[in-house]
Amino acid sequence: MPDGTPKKPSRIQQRNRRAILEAALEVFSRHGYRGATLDQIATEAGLSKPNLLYYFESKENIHLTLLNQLLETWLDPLVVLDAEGDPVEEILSYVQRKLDMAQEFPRESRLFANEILQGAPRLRPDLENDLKPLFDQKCALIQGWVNEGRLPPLDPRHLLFSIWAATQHYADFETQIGVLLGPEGAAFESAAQHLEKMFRALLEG
Amino acid sequence: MPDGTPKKPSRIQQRNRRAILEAALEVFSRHGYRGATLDQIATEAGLSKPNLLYYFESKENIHLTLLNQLLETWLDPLVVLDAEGDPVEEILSYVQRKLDMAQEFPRESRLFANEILQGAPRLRPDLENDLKPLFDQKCALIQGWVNEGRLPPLDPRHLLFSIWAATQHYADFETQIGVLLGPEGAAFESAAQHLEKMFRALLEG
DNA sequence: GTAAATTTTTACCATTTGGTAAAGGCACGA
DNA sequence: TCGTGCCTTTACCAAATGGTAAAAATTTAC
Repeated sequence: MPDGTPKKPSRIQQRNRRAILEAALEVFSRHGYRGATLDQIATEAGLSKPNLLYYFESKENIHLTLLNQLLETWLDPLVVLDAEGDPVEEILSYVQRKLDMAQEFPRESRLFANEILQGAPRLRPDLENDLKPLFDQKCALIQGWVNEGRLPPLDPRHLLFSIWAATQHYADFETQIGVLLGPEGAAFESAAQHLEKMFRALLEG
Repeated sequence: MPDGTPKKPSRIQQRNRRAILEAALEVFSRHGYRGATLDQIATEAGLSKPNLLYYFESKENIHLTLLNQLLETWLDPLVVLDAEGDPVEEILSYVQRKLDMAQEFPRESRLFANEILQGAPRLRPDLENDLKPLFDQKCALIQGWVNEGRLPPLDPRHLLFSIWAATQHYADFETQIGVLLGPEGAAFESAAQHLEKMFRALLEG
């Protein structure tokens, strides 16, 4: 019987695909798409290059797989922003969630940054189809809070940009921050305090 | 007579070196060091690849030349931060200068971002020798203002990080912003207002 | 105008890159 | 134990890459 479902992956399949994606994340997030090589990814994954290409049909395919996985995780903290909650606390806890993500998933943050820096050649459709509607919806929500007088006048679009910029900075510019704060900078704890202070000042007018 | 000074460059030298650096800035800022190719740079500069290598001894050499030029320009707005001025106005005009730079030199911003993302393999010495002392000095200045009660309590290091992040974001994530605001977003005007509002709220306690 | 110096082109080269073909190894149910 | 299907390796390939040698063209200085 002809069957659309691709039979479930074996344990080896699962293990190797995971190892490849893990290695590819490491390499792509550091060097960008064009700067990464299959040999590097294969070595990092502990496989030969042809073996790697047994699991993914091409370099681009690996990259796309990573990007698609990424966007979902990436947007999740924003999805959670709740129209029913207290405006200030909702936004402040969004800031905290974004900072947590930067700390926990710095490679994902850099993968995203690299892709955008290069003009989003592979991610643009997802930006338009997934990010844009979510962005518009949450901007409308925040604008509503402003109109009701529950937040001071501010531009929701730039508020979100500032939140993204300030939080992702700790992942994307980790190297610079390491130089400036010293190797044991404990950047994230003090960052959390600073960001809470800054955005609270803005949001409490 | 033996002479250390390399005789002054001809008009052709000047023109071609400029064209090469201009082209290289375009390419390196989009694709990062490893993702850029000499052929691409040569084509963009309107030269053949061997001709390009007549003016610069290697790919790395071009990149280093760009990075060294960059850091000076890049740090200048911070150098200007004046101990004699009013703290709030000094910092707010620093924010404005950084935003102007992001608008006027987005490629330089992306070149820098790319280098840091990749772990600053070529820029690290300059970060340690030039950026770090300046950073420490200006942090001390701001901390002094805090201690005198002329600014509310805040962490100068993270204040600077937030300023860098929020301003450079408009250059580095231009693609994303273009998608979200639409092609004619006039991002920089509204960004200036937002950033002034945000940092003023923080600095005026 | 001509010789010397500078600039550009042509023709290469070794290495690296993304990718393929096909044979060999291996596991596992009958 | 044997064959069948999954996995891995070996041996390649064509194109692209950073870079060089040396001849040809052009500019500059006198």
